[in-house]
This record gives sequence, C-alpha cells and structure tokens, in this order.
Amino acid sequence: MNKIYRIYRELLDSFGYQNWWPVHRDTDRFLEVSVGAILTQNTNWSNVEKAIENLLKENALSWETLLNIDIQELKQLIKPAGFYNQKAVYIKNFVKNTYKKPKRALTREFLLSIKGIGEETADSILLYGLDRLHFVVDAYTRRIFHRAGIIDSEKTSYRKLQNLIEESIPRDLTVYKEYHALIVELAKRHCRKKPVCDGCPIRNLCNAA
DNA sequence: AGCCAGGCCAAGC
DNA sequence: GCTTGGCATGGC
Repeated sequence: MNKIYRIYRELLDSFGYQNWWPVHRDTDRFLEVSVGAILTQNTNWSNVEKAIENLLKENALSWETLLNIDIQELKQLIKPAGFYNQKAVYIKNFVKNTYKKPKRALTREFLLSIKGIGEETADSILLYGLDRLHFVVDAYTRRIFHRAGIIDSEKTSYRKLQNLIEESIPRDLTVYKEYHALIVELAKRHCRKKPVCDGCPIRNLCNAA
C-alpha cells in the first residue's frame, strides 16, 4: 500500500468516519454545500455556522430567497463569516449562474468560470454537493503532506497534488469525502501551524516528528 | 493581544 | 505562470 493511502487508513482508524459535508434537513444539499463552501473560504467553520444559522432563521437558505434577497441584507446575515462584502457578491453571483442549470452542465470548468469559485471551492461543491469524484485539496493537505515528506514544497500546485492523491487512493466517493474531512481533523488536532506531534496518529509515517 | 481560520481575485512581474 | 495585498469576523 502506498504512503498516501496508508495515511488515510490510519486516520480513519484513529478518528473514525466524519460524515461530511454537514447539512440541515429541508435544504437543498447542493445549495447548502455551495453556500457553506463560499462562506468557509479562509474562515473558521464555527464562524460559518453562525452565518448559516442566520440564513436558516430568515428562511434564506433557499434558491428562491437567495435569488431575491437584497444584497445588503445578505451581507448582514453572513457577517459572522467574515469577508462578508465579497462573499455576499459571490453567493448572489453563484445562485444566479447555477439555479437553472441542469446538473450535467455543472462541470468543474463551468464552476471555475464563476467569480468567487476557485479550485478548492469548486471541488468541494462537486464532491460533497454533487457526488462527483473530485478530491479536495486545501492548505491543510499541503501542510500535512509536506511535513510527511510526500511533497517537497507547500507551494506544490493544486492540480499536481490533486493528481498525486487521486492516483494513490481508490476511486471511491466515500474515500474521497472521508479523506479530506480527516485531513482537516488532523490539522485541527495535531498538524497545526505550530505542530502538536504528541499523540498524532500518523507520527510513525511522518518525517517531521 | 496577536495569531489563526476548510481562499479568491486583481494587479504586477 | 508565480507572488503580493486586500478582504473581516470570532475563538483561543
């Protein structure tokens, strides 16, 4: 078994299934994942949760409402998530561009053409919102794989790292979904900017420890 | 009280 | 192509 897949197995054994992406009942999964993915750009998830609660409170986590809501009101609702001026524009722009699209038209290339949707956001939407086999790469992935000695720089390009991972693990939706979620969990518990290697489940697989 | 958080875009090499 | 600055709140 290759090292990338071994790390996955170890994380799954230690942390268990994460069951991402968390969504609420009675919302459109594709929509909630997309809005959450935009809101969480460079932002702590606990702040995103506050913003989502505000949206739910106002019944604003629906296509209909987001299409029609006043931009200034939307900004106020999502304020806790930070960068709210641009994120409100991104959300408005996203729903306007996707609400009438058939699912098959929602390709990676199309999503990337929408202002505010970059590679990580697009892949998060595709994987967790649309069940498409796209691995999500983020800053944590780069940090962890760099420290583990799998890549030689944290600046390794998105596509290069994504290809490397996708070649190393089974083409399986659950594996893709869980692995990214487990990476985030590892980064929060141990592989922080200032590493806490004590008790790290992949310590024996890591160069930095 | 500073550092950090599940990036993205525009401008400038 | 890659680098840099701006965007903002809340928890530790």
